[in-house]
Amino acid sequence: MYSNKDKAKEMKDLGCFSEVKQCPTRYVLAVNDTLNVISGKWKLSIIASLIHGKKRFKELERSIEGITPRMLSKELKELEINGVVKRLVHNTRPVLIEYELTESGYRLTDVIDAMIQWGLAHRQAYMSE
Amino acid sequence: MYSNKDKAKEMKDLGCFSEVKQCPTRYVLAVNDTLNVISGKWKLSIIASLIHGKKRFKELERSIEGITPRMLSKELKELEINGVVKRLVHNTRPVLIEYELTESGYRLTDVIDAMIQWGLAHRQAYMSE
DNA sequence: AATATCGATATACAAATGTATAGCAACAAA
DNA sequence: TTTGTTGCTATACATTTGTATATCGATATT
Repeated sequence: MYSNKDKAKEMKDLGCFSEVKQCPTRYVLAVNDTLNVISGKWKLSIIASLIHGKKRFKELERSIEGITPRMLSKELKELEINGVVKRLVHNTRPVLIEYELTESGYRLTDVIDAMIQWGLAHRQAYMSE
Repeated sequence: MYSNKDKAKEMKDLGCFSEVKQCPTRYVLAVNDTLNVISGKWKLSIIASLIHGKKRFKELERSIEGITPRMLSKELKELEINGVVKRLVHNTRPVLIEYELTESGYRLTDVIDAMIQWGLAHRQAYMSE
């Protein structure tokens, strides 16, 4: 399937991950940051739900099937702390609260797209074994 | 920082994630596959350690600081089941066992590179708030 | 014959993560 | 005035994930 020579050849063309030995800590920290941000049962669902625009708490709760308010609250808080989601408190009566992706949050689509691509290719490879 | 118009404009240029409403299940499954494969405290360390070639159990154990044989065994098993790692049993006396990334496993570098890029950019954005 | 290495597994426990269910203060609508 | 919505929080529990430590059979080394 794959010779060791092919692998060695390919390594040269890979991105920065292959250089992990040259510049470890910065990259390892970066990967872990990303993994921490998207790990959690509901994180990606929340991000996906906010991709198309601001949403209120109850809107999110309704749009994400099966989530409990406790988990929604908890995950939103983590996403906010991690700088992926912004919590907007409107100065109205009663107060209206909206959640929105930050610029960084939007950029996560790059990671998610890579994950989709890998996932699709892997399913094919995996199934046709 | 970001207007809604800018966002709308950008959405058109995004990858498939932005089309999640058009083709949900396939993509959602693909993302979850990927997340499941890389989630776990030691998975990425193991993959990183195997990127430069085959390794034996004890070699991995030594190269990954802090891992216990139990976790190494468990995570390797999961990676194997998920088609990311191959377990090679050599027909020698005594048996020599090596672990190696599959083709899919190697391709994970695309995802990991995206994670590194996002992580680095996010650190910058996050710090300079 | 005693000791070490390989490739793990067994048992017990601790911590993190997620679920289920109920409730609550502030307002608004009927 | 009762009923409903919003945006949560509290409590209790179950499940998953990870740690610590010891051990084991097969083989090699001294």
